[in-house]
Amino acid sequence: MDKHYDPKAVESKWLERWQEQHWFHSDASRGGEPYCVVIPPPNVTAVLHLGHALNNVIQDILVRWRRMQGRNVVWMPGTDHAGIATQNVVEKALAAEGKKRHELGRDAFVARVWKWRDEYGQAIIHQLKQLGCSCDWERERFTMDEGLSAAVRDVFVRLFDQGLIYRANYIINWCPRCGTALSDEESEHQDTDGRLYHIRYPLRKPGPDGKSYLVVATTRPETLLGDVAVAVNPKDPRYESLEGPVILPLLQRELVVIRDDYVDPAFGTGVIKVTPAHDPNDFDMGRRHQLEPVNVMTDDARMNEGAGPYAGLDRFECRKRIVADLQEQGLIDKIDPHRHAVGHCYRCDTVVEPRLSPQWFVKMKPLAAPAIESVKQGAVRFVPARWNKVYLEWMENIRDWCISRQIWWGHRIPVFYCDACGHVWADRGQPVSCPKCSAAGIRQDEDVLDTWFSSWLWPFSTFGWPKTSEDLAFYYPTHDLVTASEIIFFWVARMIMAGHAFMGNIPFRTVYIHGTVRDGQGRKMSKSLGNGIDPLEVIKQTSADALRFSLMMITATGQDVYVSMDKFEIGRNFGTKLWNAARFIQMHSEGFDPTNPDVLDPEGLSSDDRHLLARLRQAVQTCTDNLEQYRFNDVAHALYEFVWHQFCDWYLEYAKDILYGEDLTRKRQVLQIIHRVFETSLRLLHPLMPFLSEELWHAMGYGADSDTIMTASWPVPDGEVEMDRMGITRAVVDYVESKHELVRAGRMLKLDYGVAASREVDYRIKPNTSDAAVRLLADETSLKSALKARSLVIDAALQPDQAMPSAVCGMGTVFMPVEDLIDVAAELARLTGQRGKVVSDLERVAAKLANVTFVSKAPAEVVDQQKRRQQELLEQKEKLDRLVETLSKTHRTTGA
RNA sequence: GGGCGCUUAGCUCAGUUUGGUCAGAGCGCCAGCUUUACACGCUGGAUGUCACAGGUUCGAGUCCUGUAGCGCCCA
Repeated sequence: MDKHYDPKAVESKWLERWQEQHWFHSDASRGGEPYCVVIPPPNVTAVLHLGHALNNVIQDILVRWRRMQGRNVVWMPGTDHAGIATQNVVEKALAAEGKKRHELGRDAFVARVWKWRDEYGQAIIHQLKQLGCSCDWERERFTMDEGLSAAVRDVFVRLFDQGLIYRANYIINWCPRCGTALSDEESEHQDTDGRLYHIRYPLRKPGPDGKSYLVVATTRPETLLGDVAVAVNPKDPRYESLEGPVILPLLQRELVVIRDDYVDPAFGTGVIKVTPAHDPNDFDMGRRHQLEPVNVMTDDARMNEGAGPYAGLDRFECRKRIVADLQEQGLIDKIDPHRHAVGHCYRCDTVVEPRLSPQWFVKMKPLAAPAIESVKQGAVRFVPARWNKVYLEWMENIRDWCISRQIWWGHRIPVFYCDACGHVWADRGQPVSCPKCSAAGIRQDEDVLDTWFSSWLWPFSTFGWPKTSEDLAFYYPTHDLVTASEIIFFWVARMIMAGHAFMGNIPFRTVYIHGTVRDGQGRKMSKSLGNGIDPLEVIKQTSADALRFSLMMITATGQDVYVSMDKFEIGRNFGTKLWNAARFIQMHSEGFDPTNPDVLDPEGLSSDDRHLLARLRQAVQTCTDNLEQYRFNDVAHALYEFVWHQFCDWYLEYAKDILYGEDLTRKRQVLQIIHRVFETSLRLLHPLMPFLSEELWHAMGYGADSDTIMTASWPVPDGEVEMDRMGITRAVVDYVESKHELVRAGRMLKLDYGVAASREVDYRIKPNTSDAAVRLLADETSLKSALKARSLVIDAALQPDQAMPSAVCGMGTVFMPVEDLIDVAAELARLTGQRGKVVSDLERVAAKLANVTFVSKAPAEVVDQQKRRQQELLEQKEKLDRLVETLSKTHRTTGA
């Protein structure tokens, strides 16, 4: 093995080999227990960022883990056409060439978008592969490929024929820049500093307060041109006797007065203008009162002919003019600053304009009912569980889904109109004549469908639905869906509905919601801020394994994660550590066959051997438990702690003497343990660090060339019988932990007394119990090494006659006689400090035990525990007292 | 306006489900090490009225109520 790890070479090697061997591929014919994940298809708008990396690494961890458990695994990959977003980026690219899409025409433009999608689709797939994602690449899908398009048409026709899709002239969110309708979810509310204009609307007859006008408060004065009424709350006593008509300023139109519960008497003056064509609430009110809407805007948010003298003005320009004109006429009462939520296009951030227009909708209530039930009953569950509530809240207040978009990139709505007889129908194919009157003059709807209308079918359309297949039957419902919270309404909820509606079953069992990746200052990564980190750049600078492991180390379940470039050093360093450990092991393994299945002979196992094996067992258990609970950072931490600290820091250091020594039997035994532990560790690490684990697994000779760690079995903790056989007990583990404490204390003595760590000194240990004495004596040699001791005396009857540096530990006291160096005053201060801690602990325990209610009410177990603790502390205190006493005598003698 | 999350060591965060050796990790910092796998390393170390105020309890980062600040979602 090279002295330095070269991840680039290693990662590209395995990438190639894994794919060559089709190890990511599976199908139903292989049988067994299925495990299926569908990828949240990335948009083909751009390359992937770190958020995608997090999302896909989590999926890959689950997928690799389940594959090692022997499940029949398919991870379905693919990309999403992202209608508005992709159309936008291509339009921008065209703009850079000075072209507009209408100049190109629909077909040429769509062809251009396909080119874009081919390029970015490939780049995305390349990125996923570089990350090590073990997707079943042979199944790659795209939301607009033939099969998925057929699924979309099929679903549309079904819902249309069931009457669940309808066309209506309705107020929707309109993006004037994109020139299309948006669903409610695509309009993002942002708090904006605006103004509340108080405008005087003249009255024919004097109002209840004797004034000749009403004051109407609005944030959007330009829409008054479309007013058809003013409204007050029917219970508002101030306006009980109010009678119309009211005169609309500027246009002098007569407006009726309506009374509606929607009006909040506390808002403004309690009178609001009603503009059904330009406000969703007003639209509802207008319908309740049979008012005819007046549309005063065009589709690019300019004023139309209905706006009279203002026609042709941009909406914001118009607002200024209207306010100026009103002011001139003395009709502005006041203008207050006002903070309110304003809808913005989620793709281009333009202020959304509520617009009355004919659109296609899906009736959601009937679809929602079974989807609500499945989450309530736990058939589908969110992790972390708090998202269940978010989902249910939205589902229970669900509104109809506006699915038509006035763009070109997407699935064209399969609705046809007959010019001859006026027949309107939905069709799976491309009809040439009207099925009703046979006329040839038919035309297809110009609009396309919301992108999510194809994404919501993803868990089954990707398996060829509406065609039936063995694979679909085998892998559906899928198992885990991994995504971010932003997309619960857009996608997750709709998939659950679609699953019920079209497959008669849930689409997946568990939805794992992870956090958002942010930069070091907690800002969302965005192109405009330029704070994004390209995963490929991270891979270039460290490695894919480092990227994966680091992300898992720093990402708590379901929490947002702050990432900066230096965070990836965690994984890089850990990878290097593993590499070097492997080199070290290999260096000592000459002539040793690591694949030799010799059962480990328990005869002669040391405490350290047993302790390590116990910790390994614990690591296996912890990793498995945490994977089951989607607690990936706990998995990463457990592995880091076990491999680095338990295995490398303690055990390999301990093993050095034996490996460099002459006792070949013992050496063989230690090597067996090392390889057993290292091999198991690599398997545990594989889901997180697929490349390095595979490389080392082969480099160490754990598998044949034709093998892969990918399908090596996931470790299972040793059973009780095996533990007994090897003499692994709680007592051994506790002993080694205490021994470590003792070693640390001994090393600290050197440091505290300025003795170079490399200098060999004499140590003496006085164990507390005879059991400890026996165990420590058995470990004398390794203790000497660990302490770098010239000599070591272990004696329970030890009675130091002279003062010397010492430390009191749980298992005993360690002394360091250093004749020439002792600074009695310093040692006294140190011991007094240590004693202080013990005394304060003791006081706390004593206070507890002195509390009658504690002793009577707390469980006996807890009380016993406190008593034992008190006993321990008392013993420590006595020892410290004696040491201080001895020292003080010396102090007096030497000091005099 | 409604809902949710967060507030623990200089920084980033675990720990709160099931109250009692839980006060932790990584990074950073300090001291000392070219110790024969690794300086992307080794050996040690320091640092916290667990946001604030009440309450429940023998006992509260941990449960309850309220307050403040930050963030997100929905109107």
